[in-house]
Amino acid sequence: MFDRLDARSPVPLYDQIAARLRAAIVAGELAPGAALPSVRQLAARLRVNPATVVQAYRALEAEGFVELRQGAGTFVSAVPESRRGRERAAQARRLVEGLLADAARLGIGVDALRAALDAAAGGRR
Amino acid sequence: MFDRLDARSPVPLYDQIAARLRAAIVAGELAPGAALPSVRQLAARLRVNPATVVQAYRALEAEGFVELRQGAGTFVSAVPESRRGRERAAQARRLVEGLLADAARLGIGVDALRAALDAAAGGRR
DNA sequence: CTTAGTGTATCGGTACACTAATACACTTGG
DNA sequence: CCAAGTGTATTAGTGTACCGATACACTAAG
Repeated sequence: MFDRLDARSPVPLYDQIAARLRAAIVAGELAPGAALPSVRQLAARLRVNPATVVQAYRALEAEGFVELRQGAGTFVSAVPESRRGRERAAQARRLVEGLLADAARLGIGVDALRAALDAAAGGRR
Repeated sequence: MFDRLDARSPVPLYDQIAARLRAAIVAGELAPGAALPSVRQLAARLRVNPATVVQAYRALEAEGFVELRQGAGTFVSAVPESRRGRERAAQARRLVEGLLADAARLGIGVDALRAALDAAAGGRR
């Protein structure tokens, strides 16, 4: 899961790290209660500063995915599926609102966006 | 059309300027061939640096909406409706691709996005 | 030709995000 | 109790976007 990061990507390192972990948690690969690698361990493996890993962990904490316990480690949180669903819906709404704002500045309507989404979504669900 | 800019907005000044002009052009308020205010004129009116207006004009130029002629002025481009339609579709595609990338990092699927889009679009077309 | 007006080009200051470095405080197992 | 391992907190360095200032090059009207 932690092969390599792309240092030249415009996506920040901490964001890349968070994205991988989030995906793993959402997919159930990391069960609630499971311990994540320690900040230093993961930092060493990814050739990155520990503070960067911390930033990723903090982001996941703010989203309710993990819990950081000083002196102990970082662990996957147990989140009720209902709450998780609401969270996802809220995040999706935020994303879409941003999209609509950008589109409005470009003079692009909702219909065009829907068409583009259908086209881009293609095979995916 | 050029009453005031919001200096405290997270949206850059040049982007606010470009958005207004783009909207005016798309709406047909500025016909092809029409001259935009000169860089200095608009800058003075908006209490902004000329370079900031230039940045807005350049953005519009990159999108094919206007043409900058040194020594002469800046003019609205005549773009065939077919090409404009393709441009908008391309822009919509770029926006949606960005959205999908963001959503993927958050573990959000296309279906949730579509639902959010439908909800947010509500009254709009 | 001259000149006033246009866009062009480059540089500097500022603010902010990102990453790293380093010292600190807590927890746990022996 | 204490040592090793964990997260915490603060600070500094780096890059980049944004905006302004200023000097330059071109165009067109008189």
